[in-house]
Amino acid sequence: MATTADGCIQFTRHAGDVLLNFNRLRSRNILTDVTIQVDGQHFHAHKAILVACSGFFYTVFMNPENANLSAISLDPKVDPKGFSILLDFMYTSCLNLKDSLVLATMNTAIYLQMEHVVDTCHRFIKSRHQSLNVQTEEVRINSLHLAEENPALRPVDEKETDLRNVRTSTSSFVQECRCNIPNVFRGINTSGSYHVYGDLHVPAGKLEGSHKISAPTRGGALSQKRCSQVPNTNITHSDSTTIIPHPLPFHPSFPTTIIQPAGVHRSHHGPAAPMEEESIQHPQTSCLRLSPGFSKGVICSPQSPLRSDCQPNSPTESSSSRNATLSLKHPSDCPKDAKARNWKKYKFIVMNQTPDENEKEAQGGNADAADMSPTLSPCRSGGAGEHSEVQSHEGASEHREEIHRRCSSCGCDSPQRMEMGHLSPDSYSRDDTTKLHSEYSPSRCENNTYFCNGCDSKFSDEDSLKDHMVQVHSDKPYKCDCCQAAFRYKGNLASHKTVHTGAKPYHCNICGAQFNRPANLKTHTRIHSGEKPYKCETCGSRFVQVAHLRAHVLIHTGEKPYPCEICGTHFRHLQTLKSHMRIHTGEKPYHCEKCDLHFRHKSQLRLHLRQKHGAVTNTKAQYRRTPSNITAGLLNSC
DNA sequence: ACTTGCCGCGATATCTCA
DNA sequence: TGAGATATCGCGGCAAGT
Repeated sequence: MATTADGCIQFTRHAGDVLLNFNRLRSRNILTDVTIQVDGQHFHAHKAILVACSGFFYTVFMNPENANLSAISLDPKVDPKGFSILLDFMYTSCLNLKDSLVLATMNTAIYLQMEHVVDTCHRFIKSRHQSLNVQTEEVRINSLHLAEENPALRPVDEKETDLRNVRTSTSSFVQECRCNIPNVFRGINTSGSYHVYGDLHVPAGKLEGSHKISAPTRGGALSQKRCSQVPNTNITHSDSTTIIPHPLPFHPSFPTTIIQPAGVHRSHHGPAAPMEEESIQHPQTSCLRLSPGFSKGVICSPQSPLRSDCQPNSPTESSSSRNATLSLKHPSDCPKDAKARNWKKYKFIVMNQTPDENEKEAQGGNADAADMSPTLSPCRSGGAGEHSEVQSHEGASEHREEIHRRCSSCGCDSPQRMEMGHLSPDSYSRDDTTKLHSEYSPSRCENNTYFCNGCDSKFSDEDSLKDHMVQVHSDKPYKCDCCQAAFRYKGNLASHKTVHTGAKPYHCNICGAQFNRPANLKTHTRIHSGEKPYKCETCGSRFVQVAHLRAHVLIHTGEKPYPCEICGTHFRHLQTLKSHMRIHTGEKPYHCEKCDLHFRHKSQLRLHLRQKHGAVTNTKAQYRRTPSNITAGLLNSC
């Protein structure tokens, strides 16, 4: 924390933690409100983040007519890997540049109007000692390609025709783009240029479908449209001018620079973006507020070292993009390593869920839950979210089909019975056909003949049918041979048998520990193998059991779900609450027999015994469950 | 197979008092 | 102010439910 000159207390980590939380929300697909489709891959994201980081998305989503937009399909030539990297960057401030993907990343950054990233990519290339000329040429070609297929919203044909009229010629547009490419590289270093912020609203009527936007495959339209929509500007559409249009739609953070033949740089401005209305101004920019005649535009001083800060929200540019560190690590490493180093000291609030959990929720025992609640289905693609909500619904659809198929196989194809007798598709347990029939549509009677819906067996009377149902289609099909106790699950029966017998047939080969279930033995063996499959993505801690991870995550979330109803104190662990309650009840269940002292907490007794009686701590395996056992055990060791 | 609940343990933070 | 007492935390482990 730091205190500013005006006395405000500034939480220096707040911004980063907020972003971190957004990333957690994204990874868990919580409150994401748009799906971006890139070459068949789906990415969930928050519009607010996209708008804050990308001129392209700003243009799209700031249009009020696109307020309900829920899906966007980008140009298929946009590299999904590059987009994934940029999306990660938006949420992490870390740009995971790789040699093999730097061009794709840069081109996508150009497409998305993330100029600071373009600049960083450029510096990355230079830092990698590659031939700048070769790279530039290659990028120029690629950029031209993308520029030609401008990431604008696809205009309807007639509009496109109009736009063609605005545009002078294809060749001039190419020329403009060529002029623009090096300017992109110059980025914030464009000497003598003025950076003007404008806004462009793309009519919703140009969208394909009611909730989907496809970027055009043919280029220039948006750039042209931008020009056509900014009539009160200094742009002149002629081949002779050296207009350097951004090949992409307007964004308040991306300048349009007009380099006049004489080398005098003039500013060009469009309508002001809503976020730059009168009362809003970046506190750190050396910007000039234009007179009304400049349409509320804001011009930054070309010499301002904080020029990049004029961009509304550029994560890496919090301290200017020029100073942004090129991170070659995985994005997940970047902020977390630093956090992990001192996470015990600084308990920031972070929502958490590990990929392991995600996978397990998607595949394992939580599969039902995942199926039942598609909206809770996490993003499972390494943070990028390949699986869309649509896919989740498709899964539900598959379930429905499965149910109908099963019903057809057993003869219960009546719509009425489907309504009356079956689980809803979302609550259907896929692996329990018996339950499907026995619990929800057990039988029917037709013409004094009783049918079992489970197997279509016929019975002459109802009692026979009932007996059949109990014997064959009971919802607790697993019965104990000894006591006839019935269980729904096989595991329950196994547990039941070991509790009547006390048998623990599963032995640990290393320590000899015994278990009544193989699953428990399996978990136990992780102790020896060191396997800790559950990782906290916030601090990197790993755990043997997911329950431990869940409990651990509470540290980061700050959650304390166990309140004391007497004093209102909240606790993170139930056990702590129980221990705390003894304060109110006066209970001191832990007794030192040697000195007749009572203690409220076991740790107190242990400490007492160690200090006063020289006790050696016993293993909990020896003294489990009852405080008296603990006391006796400790005393015995004295 | 996965999840939940519970408990044990050591460490540490906080309080109390001489 | 420091030592002891007390309260809380965080992790590990197992049994049993689903």
